Amino acid sequence: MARTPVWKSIAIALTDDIAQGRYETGGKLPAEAQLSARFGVNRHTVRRALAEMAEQGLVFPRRGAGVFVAAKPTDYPIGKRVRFHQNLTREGRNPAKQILTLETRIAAPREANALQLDPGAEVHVYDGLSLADGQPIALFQSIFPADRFPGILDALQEQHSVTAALQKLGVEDYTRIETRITAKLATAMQALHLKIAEGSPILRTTGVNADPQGQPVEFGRTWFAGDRVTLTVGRET
Amino acid sequence: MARTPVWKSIAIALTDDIAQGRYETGGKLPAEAQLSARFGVNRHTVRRALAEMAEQGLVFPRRGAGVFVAAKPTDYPIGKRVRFHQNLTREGRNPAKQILTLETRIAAPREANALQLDPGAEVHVYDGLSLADGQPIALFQSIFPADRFPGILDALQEQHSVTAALQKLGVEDYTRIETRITAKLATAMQALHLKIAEGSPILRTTGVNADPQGQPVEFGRTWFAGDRVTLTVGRET
DNA sequence: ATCACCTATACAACTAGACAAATGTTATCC
DNA sequence: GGATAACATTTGTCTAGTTGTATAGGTGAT
Repeated sequence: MARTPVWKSIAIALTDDIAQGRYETGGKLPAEAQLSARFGVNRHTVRRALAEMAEQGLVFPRRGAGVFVAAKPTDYPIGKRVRFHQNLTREGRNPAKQILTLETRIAAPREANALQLDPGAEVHVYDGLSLADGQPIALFQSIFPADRFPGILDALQEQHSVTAALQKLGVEDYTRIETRITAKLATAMQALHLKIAEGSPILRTTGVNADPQGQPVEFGRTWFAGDRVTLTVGRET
Repeated sequence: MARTPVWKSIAIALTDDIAQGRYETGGKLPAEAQLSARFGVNRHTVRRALAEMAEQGLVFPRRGAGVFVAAKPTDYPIGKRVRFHQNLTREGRNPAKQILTLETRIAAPREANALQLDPGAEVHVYDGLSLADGQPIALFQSIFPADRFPGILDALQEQHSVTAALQKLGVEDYTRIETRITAKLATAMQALHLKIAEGSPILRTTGVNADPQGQPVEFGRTWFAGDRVTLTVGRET
């Protein structure tokens, strides 16, 4: 008889604990040392179990911090109206944005082209991190034409929402012209921000939003943590 | 596999920011707390990165005030007249040279060719280290035809400047015929002298200087610390 | 004999929080 | 207006805890 290894039973026990809600999603599991004491095994044996669970996306470890219970993948609809706050609150999740950098620079050719600007025109750039229930979901970069929205960086600093900032500057509505989606691997920096392993899969989308007159107002790039997000297309609302 | 620690990537990112001019010389970096938010790590991890940069003399912290940028990577113009002292004093930096070795030997074929000497002719060789504000910038090797400048080693020992030494021997002016630039990785010896890590990027330039009559007077090789120097071409003054 | 499984130990890398010390800013008082 | 006090911000230091990685060795089933 092939007995099941100890580490597998531990993984099953912990998985059951999570399923029973004994550990909240997003919450921290007891430290490996404590778990090894609880199960009466070596720390490495517990690690073997946790590694299995991490592979299945059930938990994710953070060096120096602990092992956390992963949340279910977020459904993120991509359509004519892409609104971060709306998308998440509709799913009953708590959205938040975190500013990484705000800067002004000369537009790269690719960016100038997307925004229909002359080469060498200035743009405002908003780098940030999107979170759902406190967990990082995506990195994004929003680029705005500087001459049309001179004060947008201040507006973004006050209220982290792109929609709100644009509204304050006179754009009541905007729609997504086009979205491109490709798969990438996380760079070290991206992995750091998204709290995933370097080389984990990333969903990269680029898109242009335009006002009702068809004038581009934003060129955006987003890097979703592939394990935590599922993009959905074609469920227009 | 020895992955690069997070703090090291942060140090590199910040160093790059400074090199790109996103933080002015003498200006203040964002507070450690803000940087830790931007990079998504603990404050101590940022401190580790800043400590490294401070060690290299790139930034200096002031308790209660902030962390300030000490110096940008040096802009080193490569043109018709390449003068180490001039180049640096013009940027308000304090140049210095350090003699490593002075020797006389038979010219290698490559060197004889550059100086238009017969094979087997003797050359004087000046190996040295260039510093800006006490920080090593580059390793260099200057090679002179021995028969034309018999006393140049003594002249170089008195005043470390190539320009001054040549002037003393009757060359009032000289111009750069040609400069070649390639990228290398630092050997252990170079890393030691330049106080950089082994395997760091090196800018290697070779060039020939000639007197107004077109006669080659010096064949020079220089190894710049890539992190600390930016070569600029085509901004003749 | 080999291999998966497990133990044991040590150190590196990172997080977390708290408090001290220096500095810069603002309010207050006379 | 100028000195002073109070407060907020920022770097420096310390302690403690957690995960990641490497090395070495033991045990039992096939």
